[in-house]
Amino acid sequence: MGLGIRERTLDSSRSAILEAAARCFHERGYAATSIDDVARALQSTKGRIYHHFESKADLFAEVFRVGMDMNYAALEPLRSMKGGAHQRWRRFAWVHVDQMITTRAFQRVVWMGVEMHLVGAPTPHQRALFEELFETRSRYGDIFRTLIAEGRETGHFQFANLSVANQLMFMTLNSPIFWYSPRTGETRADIEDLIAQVVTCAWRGLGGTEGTSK
Amino acid sequence: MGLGIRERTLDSSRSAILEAAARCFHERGYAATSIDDVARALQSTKGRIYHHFESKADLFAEVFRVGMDMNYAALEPLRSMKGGAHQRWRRFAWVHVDQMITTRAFQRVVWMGVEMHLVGAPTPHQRALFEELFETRSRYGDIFRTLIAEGRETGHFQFANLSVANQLMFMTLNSPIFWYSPRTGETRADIEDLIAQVVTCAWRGLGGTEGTSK
DNA sequence: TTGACAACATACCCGATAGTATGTTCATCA
DNA sequence: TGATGAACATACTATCGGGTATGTTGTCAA
Repeated sequence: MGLGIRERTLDSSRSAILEAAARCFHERGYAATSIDDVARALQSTKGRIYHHFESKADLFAEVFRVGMDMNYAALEPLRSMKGGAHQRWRRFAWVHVDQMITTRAFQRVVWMGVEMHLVGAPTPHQRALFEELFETRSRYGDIFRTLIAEGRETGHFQFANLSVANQLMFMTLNSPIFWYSPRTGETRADIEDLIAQVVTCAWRGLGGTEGTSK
Repeated sequence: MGLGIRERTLDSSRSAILEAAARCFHERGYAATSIDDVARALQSTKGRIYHHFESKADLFAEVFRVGMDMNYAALEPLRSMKGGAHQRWRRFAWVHVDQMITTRAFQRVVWMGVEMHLVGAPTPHQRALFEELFETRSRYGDIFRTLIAEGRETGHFQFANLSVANQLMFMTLNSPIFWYSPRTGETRADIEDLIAQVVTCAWRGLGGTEGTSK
């Protein structure tokens, strides 16, 4: 016996809600987005959303989680990559920026989640949930932090302070979630050109030597 | 006849409200901040705030305006500066980052204002008000945009696309509003060291030649 | 075919909050 | 010295939005 309609539609309905929620949170922010807004974006009603998610905070957390899952999944093929830290950084950064552009609604939610560090988490359950998600995000950040630390030791990067350099690097790599918006008639090549500019800017900011920048 | 208590206290009371509002908006965001929150931060009540400002949106707009005014005022002494565009950029950028750090609550509000581009502006009056403020912010941005465009022509900067480079540069220069927070026992020298790192990162990101980076 | 349950929609509750209407106090000035 | 108005505080209203309680419909297993 194959999957019934229930089993087949459950995940797609859930993910449809998550995508609509991501778009709403992306456009209006967490506090300014009502559950009815998300429902309207889905052309449905609150009932559907509360059937799949316990609360607004829970919905937000799930969008956050999906966003981070996509990031890890995108990096996964590169985990076995060999080469110097600076070379690996470049590939990692490229994939990361690609994620920021192609899944920017979710990534914006991740950003917002990190920004509102537990401010106004009502229940202890939600506090624990968010702390776990932040931990996930923190470990993700450490991947890059480790790479640029290694790159500095091998002389491929030059910067004064690791934490500051890390912050500035992520600001550059994440920045498309703020200023990118798809243009009509835009091709994949256009996007890759954009990604290259962002990665190059971050590379230079880290004090990467120009010779190996390509 | 000197100024009466009324005249002397009016401006100070207004600016006290503006500062408290800036802090609240900074910490919780626009939508999540209630007028009562701001009043509580002032240890007073709504009445005081609505006596000086027409609405929440108006209060937010005034914080925005003050933030931009401070930026223009900080740059003013440099407007007469001579030298190459790249050298002027460095001074301008330094002052800008200093502003981001020392008045970050206001600058965060400016950022937020730009981000929520007219989304949910109720009255036409408020739409017009915000459009004027965005125009102010836009002209401010043009100062830097012009500088890096000139710097590229003189060969001191190298980047592919002016708009992209401008976005990435501002992301770096503005980034302290997100990650900076004052440390206990922090000196002015510590802050200036931070500023230098940020400016250097942005400089390098623009493809600035290393020789003239100091 | 029927009972049960998932997947919603509808109707409702209530607390929070923007905004208002109305005191109250005190400095200033005629 | 008394009238006036600025600078608030207090009390109230109305709406919006998170959450819940309760219908309704279609599917599937027995």
